Amino acid sequence: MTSTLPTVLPAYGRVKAFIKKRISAGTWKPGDPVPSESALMVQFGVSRMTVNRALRELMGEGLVTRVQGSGTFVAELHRISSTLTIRDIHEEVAERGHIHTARVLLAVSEKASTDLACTLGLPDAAQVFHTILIHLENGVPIQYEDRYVNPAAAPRYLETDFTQTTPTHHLLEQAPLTEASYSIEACLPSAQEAKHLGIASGEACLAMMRRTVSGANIASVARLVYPGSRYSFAGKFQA
Amino acid sequence: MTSTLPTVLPAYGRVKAFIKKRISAGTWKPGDPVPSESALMVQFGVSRMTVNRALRELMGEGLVTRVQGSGTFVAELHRISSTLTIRDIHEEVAERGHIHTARVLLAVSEKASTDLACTLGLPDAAQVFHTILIHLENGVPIQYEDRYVNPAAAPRYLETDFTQTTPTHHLLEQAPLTEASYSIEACLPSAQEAKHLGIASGEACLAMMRRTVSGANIASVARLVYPGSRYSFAGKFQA
DNA sequence: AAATCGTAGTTGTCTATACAACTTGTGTCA
DNA sequence: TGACACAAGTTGTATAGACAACTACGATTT
Repeated sequence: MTSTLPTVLPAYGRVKAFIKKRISAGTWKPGDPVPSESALMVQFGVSRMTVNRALRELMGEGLVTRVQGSGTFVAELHRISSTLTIRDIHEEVAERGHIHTARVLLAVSEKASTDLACTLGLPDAAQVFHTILIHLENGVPIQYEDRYVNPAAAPRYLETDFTQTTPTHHLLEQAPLTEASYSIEACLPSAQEAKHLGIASGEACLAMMRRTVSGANIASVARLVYPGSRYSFAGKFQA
Repeated sequence: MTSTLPTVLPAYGRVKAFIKKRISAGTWKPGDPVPSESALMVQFGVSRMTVNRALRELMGEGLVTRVQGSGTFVAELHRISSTLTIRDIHEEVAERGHIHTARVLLAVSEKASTDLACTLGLPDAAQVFHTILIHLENGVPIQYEDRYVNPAAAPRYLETDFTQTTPTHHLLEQAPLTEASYSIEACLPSAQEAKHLGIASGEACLAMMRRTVSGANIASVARLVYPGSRYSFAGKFQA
């Protein structure tokens, strides 16, 4: 394996690099116009399609904004965006070289409350699957997973052996994901959560609420609780 | 203002829509091959460049992977990625139609501890700027901001009136952002934090550690504490 | 002064073609 | 059997040209 970074950038990459450099150096400030496609075309001796690709990609990266008929401008960089990746916890633990195991506290079909039925887009008092699991990393509890699943999205959900396959994994296989939303907040654990996570009831926790959609169905709603002392979300942004 | 969504998608958009539909419907599963550029070219009666753009953009969106010489394949969707946007708190509050104000608890130049100097990439015991602010939304405290700034990145930092301009805003103007990293965790507030946020010392908080880089300098390190009861991070992912 | 029109400049899209770089399978040769 | 060469198929990049859609601005008209 000798492959490394390309020693010469392709033409569109050179145009991108030129512009990026001036933006990150502050030579061109937010709101400033970027040279037009035809100007860059002449400057770099490339075709307009090549310049166009460079600028289109920079727009995709959020570094410039383009207005048809007007021009290209350095974007207002007043927001730092970065990708937060939510992964299957089994994979995540495995990647750290640790052992992931799970303990099943509950796996039943039950009648949904009005609230829950509404959240899952089901008629009142419909049957839903309900599982509660504890995920452990090297034997230490790191996540309390309380999940409701729409039977229409994964009819065989309860047949799964959750000590072998995570609910996330099963759902991704059964119901192709089309949409997901989440929110992260801080909270104190309930008595049961504290007990099973092996933490004091006064210890702060991260709670993630996650809702996944598959096609026309709302597939699943989950509440994931992490001990604050053992978990954090991290991310990075690069211009 | 009558403009709405375009009634007819451009050609590359039609190709994208065709493929997206099959992926989200599960007709094509992760790992399956997507028709080749030449096949799609014939199917849609468009040029190869148009098909190429469609596939390239789908790759950028993480829906397919492409291997030169081999083909295009439906991506393994086993991770849910979404963009977490970190914004200037003033803007964020203003967008909700609320009033943002700030209270300055500290704004000084001081000698950095060994740890801090190291984090900021400065020699031991160098002078650094240190500010502590409380941000309020409609008069209610929502963020405790404890920030250290590298004087090399923003020499006039302390001259700012922080009741008018947020540190984030000043820094983005002075030091073009090239990189940022953060981590989010849950914790209990310190006595001072609890006091100024007006919460009980046992209430869980979200803490974000943020480190920003500008050019060659590490510009700033901040710890932002939010009351768990008044704040959450939310995001969304869409195929 | 206000409204209208036209034009130059800009971005958005699309085509037909070309060559380079890479992968995969097949067939040949040693 | 194994190593090698080759060819077909695929994606990556780039070009030159074309027309459409839109903006901004100045000139003209009302």
